[in-house]
Amino acid sequence: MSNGSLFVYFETKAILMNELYVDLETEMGAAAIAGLPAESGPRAQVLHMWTQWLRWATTNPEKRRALAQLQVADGITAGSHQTVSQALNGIAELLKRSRANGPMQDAPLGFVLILTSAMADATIDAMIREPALAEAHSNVAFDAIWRVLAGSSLPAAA
Amino acid sequence: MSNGSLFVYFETKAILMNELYVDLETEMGAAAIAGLPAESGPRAQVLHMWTQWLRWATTNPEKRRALAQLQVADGITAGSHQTVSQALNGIAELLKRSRANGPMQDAPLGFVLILTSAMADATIDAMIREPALAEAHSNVAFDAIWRVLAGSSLPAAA
Amino acid sequence: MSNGSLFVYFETKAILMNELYVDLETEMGAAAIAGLPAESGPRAQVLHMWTQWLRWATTNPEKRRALAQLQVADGITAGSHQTVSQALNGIAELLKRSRANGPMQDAPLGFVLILTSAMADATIDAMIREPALAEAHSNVAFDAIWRVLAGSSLPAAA
Amino acid sequence: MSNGSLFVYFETKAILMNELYVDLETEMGAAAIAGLPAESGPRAQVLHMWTQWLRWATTNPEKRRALAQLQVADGITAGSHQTVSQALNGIAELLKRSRANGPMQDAPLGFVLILTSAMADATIDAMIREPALAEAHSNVAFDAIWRVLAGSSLPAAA
DNA sequence: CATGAATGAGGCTTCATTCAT
DNA sequence: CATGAATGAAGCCTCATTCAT
Repeated sequence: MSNGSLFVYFETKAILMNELYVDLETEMGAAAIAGLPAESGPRAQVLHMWTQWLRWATTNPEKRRALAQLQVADGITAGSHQTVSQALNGIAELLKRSRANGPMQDAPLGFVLILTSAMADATIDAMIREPALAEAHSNVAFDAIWRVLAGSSLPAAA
Repeated sequence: MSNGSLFVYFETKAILMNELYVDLETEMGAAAIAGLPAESGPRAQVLHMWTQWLRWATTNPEKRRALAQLQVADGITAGSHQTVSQALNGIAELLKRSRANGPMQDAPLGFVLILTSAMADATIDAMIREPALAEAHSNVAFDAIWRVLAGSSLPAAA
Repeated sequence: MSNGSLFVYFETKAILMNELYVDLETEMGAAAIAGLPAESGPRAQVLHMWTQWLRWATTNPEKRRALAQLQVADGITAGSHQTVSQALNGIAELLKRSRANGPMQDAPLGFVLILTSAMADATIDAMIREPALAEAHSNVAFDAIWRVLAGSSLPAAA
Repeated sequence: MSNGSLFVYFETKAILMNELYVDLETEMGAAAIAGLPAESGPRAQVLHMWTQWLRWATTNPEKRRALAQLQVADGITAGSHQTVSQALNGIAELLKRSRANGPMQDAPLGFVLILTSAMADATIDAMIREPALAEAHSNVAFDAIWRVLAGSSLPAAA
């Protein structure tokens, strides 16, 4: 793809960055909830999502790195952040079911999503940095996230 | 400070960025544990740290923004990340005491620190973005962090 | 007219510009002498031409502006300037009759045309820039041109 | 002078062009009236100016060419045109003395300057294009300008 | 022949770095 | 050691031209 061709599709570098940001987050959000086992309980669903999320991130390390930088980049507009949060609606819905009756039941759902995403991102970074500990990190983080959402690490009968 | 003078102290922009990153994290880490009430229990201490941490971040929004970008910047070396994690040793020690006997007692301490920092950063961003909800976010996030560390939101006798 | 179609008719931007230049000057030259009152004296004819010239210019401000730039543009060839001067032959003939026995009777006709055109162009610019003074400028300039050609502002019996 | 250095002095290409335009016109205007014979009559002074003007233009063909294009360039502001007309005040004053009692005595002085400049520019172009006729063109044009200003080609006693 | 997406050379501008003072 | 003007490589963007449809 030639240099000049970029500007056929994106008027500006800022526009390109914003669209890329939205697209990557959307892709990631879709990957995370693809094939969610509808009949399972929330914890199993979150575990499924967690697995998919990590798979997408480790399978697409460049996209992940771009996302990490775009999230804090200067040219990203509030509107794009807004759009992204809508694109992650599938994840948000799952979090909503998962926190029901839990300690986060009254928190703004958007904020729950933010906290969860932050934990996921940090975990992925750590997994990439220390591949030998990747699985351990993944397990530790999943339990932590579940405690954040549901208040207990115990699988089901909590 | 003049343009040219920078290069008297920093051979390279990359070097400057790495030193800045380490310095800012160090400053933030020191601010977080300044005046830790030695005789209190872990939860009170973590709450103290949490408060200081947020205070530093909201008092120094530009430093915070710089940090957010430096954490994912391209030129930051593994060595700098290493140095930073040592500079946050005070926080790490507190987290170590806090997780004792908790669900994270066997996780690598560095990873616990990473998870906690990620939650703090995300919370600070949210607080800055939605000032009206700042205090609510802060409370929700502190409880979440405590659940991550100690497994329960309940203050002490968990 | 689409981007790509231009190159069906004009091999090159330079060629396009040269043809445009010639066409615009030709159009302007034709407009200037359209309906010249054959039976009138030279002064009345020049006045007629002057009026038409100004009308064309003020009616077609974009063409005028393009012409002003094409006249001094880098890619315009000597041949195009040559062609233009032939295209303005009608004006030149009128100027020839007007200067008969006047102070310019021995000057190269092409140069007389150039001087006259320059005065016209400058006048039109001024009229566009100061619409309130447009008519005054027009009158002043016509008298000046007539003095250049015939040596006196007095209508006929000079 | 290096590419990048331009932007130390001129924030923008448009700014550069405007300043260049003003500077070149100012230089030309100063050259035109340098050493004006104070005790001579207006016609001799205008002739002096005419000679200087042509000398500057033929001595600095690149500056002249630049000026011709800058005068009609898109980025030149009304303010710059204003500044230029003030920079040509010396010429304007001479024209004012020259037209006293002549047919242009009631015309706006600025417009007289514009007409005169246009004739000068056109003459210079012609002189450059046809070097063999340069002197003839110069003489013809000077007489024409004097007729425009004073109403007669005759030296003094008109 | 008409179209408009694609191209890449070139234009304007920024910025990390150097260097004379 | 401090300064800020100078540099040129690189960044963003435009535009004349090509070409597949």
